[in-house]
Amino acid sequence: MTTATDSLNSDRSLDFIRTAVAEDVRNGRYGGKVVTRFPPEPNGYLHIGHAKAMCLDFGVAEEFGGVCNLRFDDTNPVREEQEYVDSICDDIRWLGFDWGDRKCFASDYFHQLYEWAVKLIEGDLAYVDDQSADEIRENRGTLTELGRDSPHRDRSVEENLDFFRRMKEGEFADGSRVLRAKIGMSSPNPLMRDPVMYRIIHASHHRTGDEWCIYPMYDWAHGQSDALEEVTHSLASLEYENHRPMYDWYIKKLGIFPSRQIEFARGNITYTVTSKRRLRELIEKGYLSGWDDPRMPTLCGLRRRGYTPKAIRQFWEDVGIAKRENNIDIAKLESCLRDQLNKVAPRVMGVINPLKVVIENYPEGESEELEAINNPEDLAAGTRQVAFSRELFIEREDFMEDPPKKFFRLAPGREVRLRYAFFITCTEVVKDEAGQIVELRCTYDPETRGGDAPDGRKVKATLHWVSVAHAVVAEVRLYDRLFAVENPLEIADGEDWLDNLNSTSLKVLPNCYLESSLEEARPGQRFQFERLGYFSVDPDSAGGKPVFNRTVTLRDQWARIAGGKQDGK
RNA sequence: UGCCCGGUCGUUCAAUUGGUAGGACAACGGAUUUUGGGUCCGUUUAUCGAGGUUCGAAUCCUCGCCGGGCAGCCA
Repeated sequence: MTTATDSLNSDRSLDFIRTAVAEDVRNGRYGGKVVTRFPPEPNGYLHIGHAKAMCLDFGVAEEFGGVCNLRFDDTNPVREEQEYVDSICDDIRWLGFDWGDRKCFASDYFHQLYEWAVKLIEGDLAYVDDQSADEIRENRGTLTELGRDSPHRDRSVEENLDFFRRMKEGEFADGSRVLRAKIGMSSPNPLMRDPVMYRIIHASHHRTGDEWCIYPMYDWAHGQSDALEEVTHSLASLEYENHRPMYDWYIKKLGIFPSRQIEFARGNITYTVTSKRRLRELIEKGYLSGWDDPRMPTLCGLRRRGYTPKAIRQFWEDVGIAKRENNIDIAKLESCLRDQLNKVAPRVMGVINPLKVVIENYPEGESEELEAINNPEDLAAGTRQVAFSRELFIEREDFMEDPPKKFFRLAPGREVRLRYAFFITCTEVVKDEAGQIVELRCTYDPETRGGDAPDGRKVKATLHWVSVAHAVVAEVRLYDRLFAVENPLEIADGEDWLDNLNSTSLKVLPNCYLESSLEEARPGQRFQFERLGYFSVDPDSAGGKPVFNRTVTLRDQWARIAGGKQDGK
């Protein structure tokens, strides 16, 4: 029996793509089967935008009991490399998707593609064009003028067959000839004006080596690859909408498996750019350290930053699928991240901007262990011991000599709680000659051990702290949004998009003090530094000194009250 | 002045296919709290415009307006 809430929960409406797929399944189109594909080009690293496509491609397949093929569109040997194939596989696995034994390559289909091209030629549906690239462009027409026929358009089938064979044999120079589909030069859609199917490129391919010197265009390879793999639903981004009539033309003329392409809008995110060209520029000009710089929107960058695969998938699931242009608030991504990290990240104390505190009534040379909860959101995570002693570090921002009304952390004469430890009261502020605060003298109340006062008195703040003698020294890298504006590519005349970079997207703090339990932290591990944010251990932590990357801050109401501009708005 | 696609809270996605415009994020208030975290409760804000069809329109029709894509031998 279903209750009202059950049906409410299960009634989450399907997006337009899942609706279409569900309908096809119900109507028995493709015999009720669902096969999708994720088709990256191995010429760069995957980024968060690709994750959206993966969530869709793999997600739809799984939800409808089908499969999703991983297919590399490796039709351009001059841009593609094996290295990218490997990194792409790593990133997909990291995100948690599985292509089983269906790792496919468009290059696997080069022979079949060649045969199909011959078949089109034989049917007088394709021809070899001797025009130069410039001439072809010239004759293609414009958005408002129709194209003109190539002078070679009416070659005989025999001549076309002969030229095409000789193209393949390597008789002709790069760019001297192409094979074109004979669709018609007067279509209002310029993509349909006798599209190029093959071009001559004397270059070795990362998989087929020097076997070929003619390579299929993406538009000629992609739909046919779908057909060969019997992909039922080929989910593409909006810019391929105008290509669909061409794909359908090939399917019809060849009489092959009729995959159905459905287009959706890619997801843009505020304060970020995902174009490979721009990302490469950031690296080449030295703004970023590489493709896995923790500020990169690449999956390897996000991974190094400390993002979890689950958070990324949750994000795209929440955002949904539609066809309109969009620019998703990066705060949504951060919200998904915090939501997950909050549940799984062990809590720990670390002081990143230290201010020394001396507990005057605590005996010198002594220390004790206090019990701390590892994760209040998950009591099964247990507890740990933290060392307390006479000399401590607290966060410099947690003390104000002359506090405003809403500041309820430590101040002269004020009592606060040290988390899991004691109440302390500030008795004296020690300054250097320059007037800088260098140390606080405090007293503690031994009765408040653990953090509660037997007499029931309250404090307004709880501070994190680290015992000086027991601290682990670490480097902490504070990352923030890469760009200072929502739309980095939106620039006024004379401005450069690089001017939109956030100049404080990285602050390195070489000497931070962390509780001793962090001594054994391993690269990739994630923690919540209480009251500061989520941090993960960077692979640079090799040399004995741990390095932590700030993944994301905690939500911070005080920053807002204090007029902090931490979110750039 | 070509063709294709799209326009719903600040953002993003919904609306049982013509029947009270809803969720999430953001923002703002309150409660609780040994993280100014978290949790809970509440509040504010939207159908691009003009006509038409209809008892009734975000949804259908017409005409506008605005945004995006397309003139690589890139994908």
